[in-house]
Amino acid sequence: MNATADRILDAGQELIQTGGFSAMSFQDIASEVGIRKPSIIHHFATKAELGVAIIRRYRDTFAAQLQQISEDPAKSSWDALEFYFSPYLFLASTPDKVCLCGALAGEIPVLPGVMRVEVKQFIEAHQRWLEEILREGVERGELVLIDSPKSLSRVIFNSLQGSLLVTRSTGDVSQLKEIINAMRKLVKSESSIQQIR
Amino acid sequence: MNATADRILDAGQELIQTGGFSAMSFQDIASEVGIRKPSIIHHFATKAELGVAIIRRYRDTFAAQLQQISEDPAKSSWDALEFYFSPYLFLASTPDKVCLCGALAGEIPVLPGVMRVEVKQFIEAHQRWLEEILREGVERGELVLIDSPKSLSRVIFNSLQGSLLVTRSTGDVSQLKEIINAMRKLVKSESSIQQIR
DNA sequence: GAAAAACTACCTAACGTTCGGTAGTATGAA
DNA sequence: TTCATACTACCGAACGTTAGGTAGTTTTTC
Repeated sequence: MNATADRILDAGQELIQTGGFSAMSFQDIASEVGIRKPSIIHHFATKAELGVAIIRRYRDTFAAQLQQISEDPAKSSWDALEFYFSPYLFLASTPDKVCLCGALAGEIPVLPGVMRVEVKQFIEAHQRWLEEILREGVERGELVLIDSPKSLSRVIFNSLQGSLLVTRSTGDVSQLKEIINAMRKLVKSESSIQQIR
Repeated sequence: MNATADRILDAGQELIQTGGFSAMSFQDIASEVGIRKPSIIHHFATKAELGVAIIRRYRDTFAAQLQQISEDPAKSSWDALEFYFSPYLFLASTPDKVCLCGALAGEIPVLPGVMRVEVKQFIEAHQRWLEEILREGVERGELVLIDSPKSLSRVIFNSLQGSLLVTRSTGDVSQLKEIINAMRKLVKSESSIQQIR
């Protein structure tokens, strides 16, 4: 049994992932949770504060998982990348949800400043993690990159985010799957391997 | 001197590109254009109708330019791709604008149905055009693709859209430039060329 | 003078937020 | 052990504001 605050965060997050922050209302959340609108204010004083709490929880959950797989010596760089792809594939399997921060990125200029900072940190953390995975993969000889780790980490992250949005807009899940396949080729290019051997 | 209807479309488009459709209001547009709110209704009966008109104009303008360069025999496939990149680079040079349909894609489930259709058609038209350019480029021997034209057209479009959003969120314009460089490599891979020769 | 375009005035609904207050529970001193 | 205090959780009602949209009238244009 979740506490009310958690259920407010759950409902709010889902609403942002489907319709964005502007379209998320306290009334929608209250109806979903089964409480009255002002009761939300008891837990989160303002809409901006609620927004920050939602992003921060999302970011922390993700960060914990990423750190876990980074520190597992049994997992290869390839495993880590595949692990990173999985939540995107899950989101694409839902009819109307995208990444929380992908949705928020579409309305950055109208977000409260405190929320903009959180979104930026989410993006930078993911790109840093990807860059580190790629760098280690090259050092260990597990990956052969078509570009620099920094460049490729950005290509991967931005492509995945864009694909989620396009996939939902077109209803064509294969879009994301094709992107992921393309990303696999970029970190383990067959032609590059042939050149090296 | 533009007609009022055009200036309404201009203001509306800019507001969507910065803050999304939910955050765009008739009042904002009226203030920008310098007329009263109900005067907008005289030109566009509903917000949904205005939204459709904005997307359709955006799409038509784009489509005309793409068709023009497609039919110009002096332009190579490479030229066409570089031409396609240019508006993205322009958008990234502005502090707070992204592609109209990239912004709308973030709030697809809360958009009026008629607008969802327009966004979908925009995406599919662009991907079709890119796919055709890539296909022709291969046939003419101008391009050497790392993947199928269909797959690559999607990678390019989705990556560009995602990069615009991320670039604006982080304030780091180099993100888009790096993506475009990476895309150039995917359609003219040096290693692939060496293999063929 | 007719048609198009813009106006003022107003509507209902919804927004985030504030207020005053009610239960129920936990704490602490006499 | 009892009684006052304080706290958490929630509520109904209302705040001021803004939303999209309507009705009727005046201004502008051809």
